[in-house]
Amino acid sequence: MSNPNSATIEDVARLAEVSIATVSRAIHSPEKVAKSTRQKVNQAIAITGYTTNALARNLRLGRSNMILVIAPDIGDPNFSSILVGLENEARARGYGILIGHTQNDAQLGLEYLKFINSNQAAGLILFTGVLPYGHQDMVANLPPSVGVFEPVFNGGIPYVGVDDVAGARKAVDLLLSQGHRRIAFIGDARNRLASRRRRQGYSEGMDAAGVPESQRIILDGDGTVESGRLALEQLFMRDTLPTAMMCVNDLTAVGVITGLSARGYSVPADFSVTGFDDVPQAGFLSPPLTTIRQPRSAIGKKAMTLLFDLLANTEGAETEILLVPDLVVRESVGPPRPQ
Amino acid sequence: MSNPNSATIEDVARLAEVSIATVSRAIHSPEKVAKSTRQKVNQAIAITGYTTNALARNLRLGRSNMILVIAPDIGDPNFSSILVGLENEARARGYGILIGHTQNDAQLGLEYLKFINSNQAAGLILFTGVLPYGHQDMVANLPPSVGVFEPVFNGGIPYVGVDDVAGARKAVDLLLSQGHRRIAFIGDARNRLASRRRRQGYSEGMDAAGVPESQRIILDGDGTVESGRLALEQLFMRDTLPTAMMCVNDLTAVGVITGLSARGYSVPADFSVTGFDDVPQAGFLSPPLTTIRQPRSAIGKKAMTLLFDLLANTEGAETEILLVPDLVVRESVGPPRPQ
DNA sequence: ATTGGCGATGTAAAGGTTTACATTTGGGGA
DNA sequence: TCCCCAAATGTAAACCTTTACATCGCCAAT
Repeated sequence: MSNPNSATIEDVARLAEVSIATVSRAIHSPEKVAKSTRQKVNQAIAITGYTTNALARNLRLGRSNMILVIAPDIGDPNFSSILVGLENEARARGYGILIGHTQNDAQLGLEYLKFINSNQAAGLILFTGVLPYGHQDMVANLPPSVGVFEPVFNGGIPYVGVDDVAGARKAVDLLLSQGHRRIAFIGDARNRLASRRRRQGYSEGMDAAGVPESQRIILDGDGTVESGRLALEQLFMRDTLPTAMMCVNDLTAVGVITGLSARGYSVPADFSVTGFDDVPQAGFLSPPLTTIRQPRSAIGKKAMTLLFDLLANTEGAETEILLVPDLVVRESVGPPRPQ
Repeated sequence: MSNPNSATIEDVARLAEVSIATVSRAIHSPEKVAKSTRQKVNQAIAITGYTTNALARNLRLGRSNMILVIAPDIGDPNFSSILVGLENEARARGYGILIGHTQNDAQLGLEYLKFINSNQAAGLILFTGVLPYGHQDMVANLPPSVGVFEPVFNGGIPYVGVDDVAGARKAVDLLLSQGHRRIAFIGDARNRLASRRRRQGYSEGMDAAGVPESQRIILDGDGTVESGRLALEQLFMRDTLPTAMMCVNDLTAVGVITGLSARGYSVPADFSVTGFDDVPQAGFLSPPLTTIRQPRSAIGKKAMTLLFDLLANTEGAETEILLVPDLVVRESVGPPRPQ
């Protein structure tokens, strides 16, 4: 027993000279017990230092006051900011957060799902786009769940993410407004959905500005710093260079900027660069990166709220909630160098 | 019930035509049941998809399979890397991690301690140097606990941290080896213990190198970027400038570097600067910061291991474990400019 | 003076385990 | 053949709650 001398409801009942049922009622539905008894009970609680045993309570009630959060990498700063939003919302409702770190390992994912099958979690927040395969029975009777960032591939689970199209549109519109026309988009083949949507925002912006297809350049990397550098090399093998690079994410932008400095170019004097995500180091790059900020804490909050909606009534769940991210203007964008 | 159609031990027993006691034994002490029955039971488990209800089990056993982790800021990247270490170690032992985010609010801290009093956590990891005041009874019967980073002020609780003296010594020795003699130390008045220890490392290094007291400069900030800038201003009001600034942490170093660039100086050509912590952006500063890396994941791992030692046998707990951090050489240190 | 009804309280079952203790079974030694 | 013992299994209590149902007392209405 973690708390060997902790009082039980029976101790309280004895001290207050009532039955345990009355004590339970005095705590959870005080309107059902007479004022005088309520006082006696409260006094007894104060004296004994009683706290109700959540294990017993949850067992009896057939539920749990925990939400399981499964993420591939809990060390990722993106993750931790979202965690804050999740946590606040859960605590406000008396729930605790249980975290699982899958390291992209399906076996570990399964291991964590056991917390669910053992009735230790009432709901599930998934940061990973795929539910662990293999134990279909486990997956079959999942509690209310919501995905974060990406829709869950094989779950038919509602999710909360960011409006990539709108975000990308803000970036491309900024570049266009500075006078850029020849803008390259560097995507991420590994993060298909987000990359496709951001590219769509790019295309819509270019369409709206009437930039002909011939002036558009679209490349694909894999979302890493290195792939940004590689994409830049590809660009420099072309006849005509773009005047701005719109990157699918900040890491790619770091690679591009590094590559440009290595070639002796200056950002934004020679080329403008934008990112997406607003990673912690974005403001410390030289130049500080103009990017799209993920509304991380808001996403967490929204996801948890949605989960509790689901917990309350299974029906009527929205299936996709997209939050519009903000543009963060720093110093990596300027007007194109006059030809 | 989160999992409405989940099988109970009784279902398994019925199917295997044994008593529930036998099922329980087949699972948790298989050597006590005949091979043939064991097989029948396993088969029944496979068919029903039974998983033991952890709530009921823990209730009966009077313990929990959760560790509560309380931190002032779970969004802090420092925190999340430690979390990884904690998590790995806990999962390996079949424990889950419950996180609490106090936001430096004692009331919230107390709220989380309730998870303990309600028997939902078997152990406690504290990232905060102070236990919530007020409910002495709660604090009185705390489960096995360990602090991380700082000793817990009012708990007499063992802790795992970093050897600040040794770390600071590595930084000052690097500066000395480059030829610096006039080295300023900028401390943090708000983080007393760490600051004092790092300063001690500084002093020991200077002593060992035979640098007279007269050439040492010691200032105090409050650990923020802004305070680094302020400290720099103070330095520039002096008659003689140092050739290197050793900062109590990376944020202070950022302030110092920013201030130096603003004054038109170059790092490390004009002045060398070191930090401490190795925050995520340290490698992206210009110049990339030479600093001392906190062994975050190792700290988490060690803390959790220590906690399980405590859980196993209350006696013989080490009271302070300090891990020696590594020097990360980047580009903010060079030889002093010849006079 | 009865009776009906209602508010307050008590009794006991149920939730799913684990395990001390009791019982059964089977085999080996006499 | 009988008895004893050990191994295997079963029975039931306990862990701590919550809550349906039963009971009790009391007041108001008849």
